[in-house]
Amino acid sequence: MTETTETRVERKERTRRAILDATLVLCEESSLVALSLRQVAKQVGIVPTAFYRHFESIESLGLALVDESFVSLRAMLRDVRRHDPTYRDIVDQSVDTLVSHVRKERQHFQFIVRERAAGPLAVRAAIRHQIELSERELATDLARLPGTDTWSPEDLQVLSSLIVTAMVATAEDILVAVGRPDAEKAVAERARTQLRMVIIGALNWRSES
Amino acid sequence: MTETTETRVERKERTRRAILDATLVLCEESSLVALSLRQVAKQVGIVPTAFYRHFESIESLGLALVDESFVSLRAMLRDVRRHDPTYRDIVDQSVDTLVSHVRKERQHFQFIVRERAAGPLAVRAAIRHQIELSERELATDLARLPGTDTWSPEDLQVLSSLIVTAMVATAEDILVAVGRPDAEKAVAERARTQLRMVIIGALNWRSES
DNA sequence: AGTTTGAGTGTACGTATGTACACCCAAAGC
DNA sequence: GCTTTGGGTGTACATACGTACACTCAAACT
Repeated sequence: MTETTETRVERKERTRRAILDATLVLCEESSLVALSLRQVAKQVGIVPTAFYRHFESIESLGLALVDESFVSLRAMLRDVRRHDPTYRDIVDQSVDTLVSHVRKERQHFQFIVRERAAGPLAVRAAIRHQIELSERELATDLARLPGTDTWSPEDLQVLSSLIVTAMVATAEDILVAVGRPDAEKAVAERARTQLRMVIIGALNWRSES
Repeated sequence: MTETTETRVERKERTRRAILDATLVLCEESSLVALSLRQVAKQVGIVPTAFYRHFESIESLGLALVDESFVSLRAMLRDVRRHDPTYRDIVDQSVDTLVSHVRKERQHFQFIVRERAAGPLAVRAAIRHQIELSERELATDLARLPGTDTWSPEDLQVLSSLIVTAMVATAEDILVAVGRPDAEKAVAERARTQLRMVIIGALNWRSES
C-alpha cells in the first residue's frame, strides 16, 4: 500500500493530465469536434460535471493540447538545430529526428494533423499560428546558413514555408505508415530526396530570378 | 405554376443531390464525423429515416462526396494539361487554374481537405488513394517534359508527390484566405515561387546525385 | 384497370448529450 | 480546532441521437 497523501494542487494536476491523455486517446480515431464531454469524463473515470473544474469547454481543452503539442515539437526543432550544418548531413539528421519524434509523440502529432484541418475554429487558428511561428524560426535559421546571403527575407520565408509544408506532409505519412517498418523507411527516404531537391532549387535560386 | 411531373428516378436523383449539397454545407463548419443523420435530414427537408433510401450510412455518403469531388479535381488537372508546356508559363497557368478552381469548387475542396485528416477511416483511405492517383498522373505528365529524360521513375514519383503536397497546402491556404483578395494574391504568389524553386531543384537534380 | 414498387411519412423506443443544482468531504488556511 | 475552499459526486431534465416498424400514395409495371 503506497500511502502518498497528495497535496491539493498535485491531485488537480493529476486529473488535468488524465483529461488531456484521455482526450489524446479518444482523438486517435475521431476528432475534437466529434468528442463529447461525457466520453472524456468516462475515459478519465470522473463524473461529467467534474470536467468543468478543469476546462470550460472541449474547445479550451483543445487549445491546451495545442500548446502542449507544440512544446514537444519545438523541442524537436531544437534537436535539429543542435547539429552542425553540413548541407548533406543536415537533411539526414532532420528527417531522422522527425521520424523518431513522430514515433515518440505519435498522439500529439496525430492530434495536430487532424485538428489543423477539422478542429474547432479557435483550435485551427491556434495551430495555424504555431506553424507560422515555426516557419519564421526556420527562416531565421536558414538565414544563418552559408549561401543565403543574397536572399531577400520574403524568399527565405517562402522557402521555409515550403519546407515546413513538406515536413508536415511527411509527418502525416509517417503516422499512416507507423508499425510497417518498410513503409516508414520509404517515407523517410522520400522525405530526404524531397528536401535535397528543395535545397538544390534554393541554392540555384538567386541566379535564376 | 410550373407543372413538371417528375419521373421517379428524377425525383430520387433530386433528393440525392439535395443530401449531397446539404452535407457539403454542414461540413463547411464541422466534419463528417461530427455530423448526424438527423442534421442532414433536417437541412434537406426530409424525415430522418428517408435518408436510408439513398445512403446506408454517413460514411457511404462521404465516399460518394469523395468521388464527386475528385471528378471536378480531375477536370482541373485536365485544364492544366491543356496548355503548352513552356517552363515559365506552366507555373503561372497551374497556379491560376488552381486558384480559380478552388474558388469555384470551394465546398468540395474544403470537404476533401478536412476529411482527408479527420474523416471516417474509409473516407480517409479513399482520399489518400485518389491523391496517390493524381500524383502518378502528374508523374507521367512530367515524364513527357523535356529535361526529365534521364530521370528514374522513382525520382519522378518523388518529385510529383512533392508538387502535389505543395499544391494541396496552397489549396488549404486559399480556402483560409478566400474573400480577402490581398491574402489570396499573396498565397498565389508564394505558390508560384515555391513551384519555381522546386522546378529549379528538379532541373539541377541528376547532376547532383 | 389492377397490382406492385419504393420514396417519403409519423410514431416510438432506448440511449447519449450538455448542463443546472444540491451535495460531500479532505486539504488548506485561520 | 473551526471554517473555508474546491475537486469530485449524484440526481435530474430537456434535447438530440440512430433506427425499428407500420404507414401512405403516386408513379411504374402488367
